[in-house]
Amino acid sequence: MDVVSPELNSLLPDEIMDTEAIIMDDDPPAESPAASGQSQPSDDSPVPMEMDVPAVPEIVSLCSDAPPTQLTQAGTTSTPTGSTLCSTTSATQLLLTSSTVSSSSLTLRPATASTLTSTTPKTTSSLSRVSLTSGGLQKLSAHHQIILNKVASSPGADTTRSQGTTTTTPGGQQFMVTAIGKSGQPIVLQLPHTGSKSTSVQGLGEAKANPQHFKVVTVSSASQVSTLQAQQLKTVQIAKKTQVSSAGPIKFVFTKAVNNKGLTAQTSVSNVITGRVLSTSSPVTPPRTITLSETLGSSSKIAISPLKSPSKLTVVSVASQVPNSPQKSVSLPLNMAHLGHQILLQQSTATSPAKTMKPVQTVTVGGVGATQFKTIFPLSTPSNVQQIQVPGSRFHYVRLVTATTGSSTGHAGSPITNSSMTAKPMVVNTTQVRMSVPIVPAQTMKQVVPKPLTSSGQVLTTQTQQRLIMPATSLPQIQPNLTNLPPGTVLAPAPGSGNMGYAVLPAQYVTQLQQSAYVTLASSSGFSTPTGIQTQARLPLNGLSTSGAAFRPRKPCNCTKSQCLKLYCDCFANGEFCQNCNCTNCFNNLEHETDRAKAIKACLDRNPEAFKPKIGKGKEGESDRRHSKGCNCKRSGCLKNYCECYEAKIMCSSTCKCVGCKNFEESPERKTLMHLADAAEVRVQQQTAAKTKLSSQISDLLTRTTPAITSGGGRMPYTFVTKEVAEVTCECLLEQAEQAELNQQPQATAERMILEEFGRCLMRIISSAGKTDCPSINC
DNA sequence: GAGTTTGAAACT
DNA sequence: CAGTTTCAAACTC
Repeated sequence: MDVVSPELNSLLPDEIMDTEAIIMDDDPPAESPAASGQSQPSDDSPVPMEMDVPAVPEIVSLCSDAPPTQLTQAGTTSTPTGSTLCSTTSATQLLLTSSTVSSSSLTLRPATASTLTSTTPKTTSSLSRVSLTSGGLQKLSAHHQIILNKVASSPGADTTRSQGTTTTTPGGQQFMVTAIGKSGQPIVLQLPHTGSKSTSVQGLGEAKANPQHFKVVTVSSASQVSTLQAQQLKTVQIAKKTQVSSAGPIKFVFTKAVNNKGLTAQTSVSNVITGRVLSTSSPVTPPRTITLSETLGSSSKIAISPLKSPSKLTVVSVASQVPNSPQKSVSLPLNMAHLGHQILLQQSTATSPAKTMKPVQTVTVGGVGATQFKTIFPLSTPSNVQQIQVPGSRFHYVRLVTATTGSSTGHAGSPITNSSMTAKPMVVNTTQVRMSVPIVPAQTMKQVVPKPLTSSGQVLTTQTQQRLIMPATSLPQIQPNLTNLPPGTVLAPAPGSGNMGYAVLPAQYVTQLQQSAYVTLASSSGFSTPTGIQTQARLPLNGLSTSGAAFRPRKPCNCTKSQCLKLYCDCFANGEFCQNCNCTNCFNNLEHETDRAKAIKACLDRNPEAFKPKIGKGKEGESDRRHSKGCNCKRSGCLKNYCECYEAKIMCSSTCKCVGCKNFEESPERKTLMHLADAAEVRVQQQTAAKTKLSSQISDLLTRTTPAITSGGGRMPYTFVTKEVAEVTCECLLEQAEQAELNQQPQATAERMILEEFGRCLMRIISSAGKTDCPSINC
């Protein structure tokens, strides 16, 4: 049977289909042609993903009774104590990619078909503009396609509730229910199953376990349904082999513990959605519970965690349940971006780059192959990126808003109704997703550690000073490095990397792109238009976006031998392209994206922290800012800019290995230097002020004397007051004085006579200035 | 502006 | 991991 109806297919990105294909390894060819075109190698070797051990005790709890579950995300295996990974007949792979800030809870409870119960997943809160809130759970039967919609809360809509509807098709057929809706208006989408093509359909009693596919698709809905601007799809795909021995309903509980720290209004610690019990085809299957716990805490990172970065991607591979496990309860911490989004831009349609794209978040569970994790937020139109200026924040934000056109997607305008729910039919793509991406001013990274911004729930930043441009090599290749991506990193087509490449652009570059009102998204499917950005993006001046130049200056580099592909180059190290630099043989640009990607990868291979900010927060009780590695100065005494600590205006710490360090709090040399520096700064300021004032005065003077200059045929006024003129004038004045004296005039009268004569003299001078070069004055 | 110094990055 | 080399910025003249 068709796993996905044509309508839904149009909604699903290629990656989903690809994942599907991977999951159904033993299944007939994937029904989606797009899947075949995917370049995502499913058998990639485990990708080293940066993972932080979740603070939550239990992490993964998906067990399968099948053969080894391939956990492609190696990091995910580092589950905390208590987590269990079990292999089942079919590896269940859970790939949870979330860039949402929101807290979300999902509950999946497969139950026996007969006992299908309707549950209303409750989303207690959604913390972010793009929230994972709610999901209606749906389906389950033996071979089961589940489409779960999550409702993304629009900004301000912190609490979103959607009701999912569980519909069971007769005979345990594939079942899809998608709840789409905005806050308070859950929309359930039910996809008709064609019933025959499903590769996952297998006899329940087969010795070989049947993979169950639970596809959860979340379509976020904007608060404004009428204006379809964006869509967000979340797909959870769970491939699970049905255990013959297993009896009873299988309960999936997706629990997302939300760490609202740093977020706005939401303060709930955890949001748990009570999942509905979905019946499986096997009535005898004992109830099983798989709980996926999603923790947004800072400590629970699984992937893409650039140093408390607002952007995180979570990839989790989870195996299916262990057979005969009466009750398995597992918590899977999902590292959702607690403050922001990792954004990968991708063409939604391989063949039509200009086609409107939908932001998609993919959550995949199941599959034998390597985990294909993707968080894709395709941008389609030039207006996708909106610059956001946050008062008081030094960050640069980009709001990604996908504009959806009615004709862009096949599902557009196709109302999807819920057969069993009261949800209103709603156009799927009346969704709006807004994502705020903080852009870190690279120049200030060394100087100041930005404080977390907790303004509105819409825009959140961390103190992360991530800076990186990721390579344009194949996505799997760079996946391990995605953990170091700076906030707002965007995948874009790599002009020089062929059609398979991604060019991960620094967020600031996105801003640059938006200046030119053009963003081209690459697709891993190989149909990208490699020259999109390159040819159309108007790059602003070096490191200066046209709008952010004022607060984001950066010095041009002067690299000569490094091709600007080494960390020697500040541009490269800051994750920026060289623009208006003085470098020679520069490869730090889109034209050499392939080389650049390799260089980035090499850097990250050498040091995974290479692109992370060196100046970060110190330990408890220590200074807020400290050098992560510490300096290694020998001769400078750490009192020159050679020293990175000094350059960053921070004290050397215990991590430093410097010799003869004088860069400590009580250092007299340092104090003297600081005083001198302060004094010098004051002098500079004074001089600047004086120059400004003088310049202003001169300008004013020139303005006022302009008539005199012009009247004199270009001669300055003083040139008319020659010595002779002065003498004559004086004689005239003396003559008046004598006259007054002779006439015995009072002193006041004498003074008045003299002044009047002086006035006449001046008038004569002025009048004669315009007539002759040598004015004559006669009393 | 040329040359020197310096320390991080890269390399072995 | 330590020693060496390379590199570009900082600094000096």
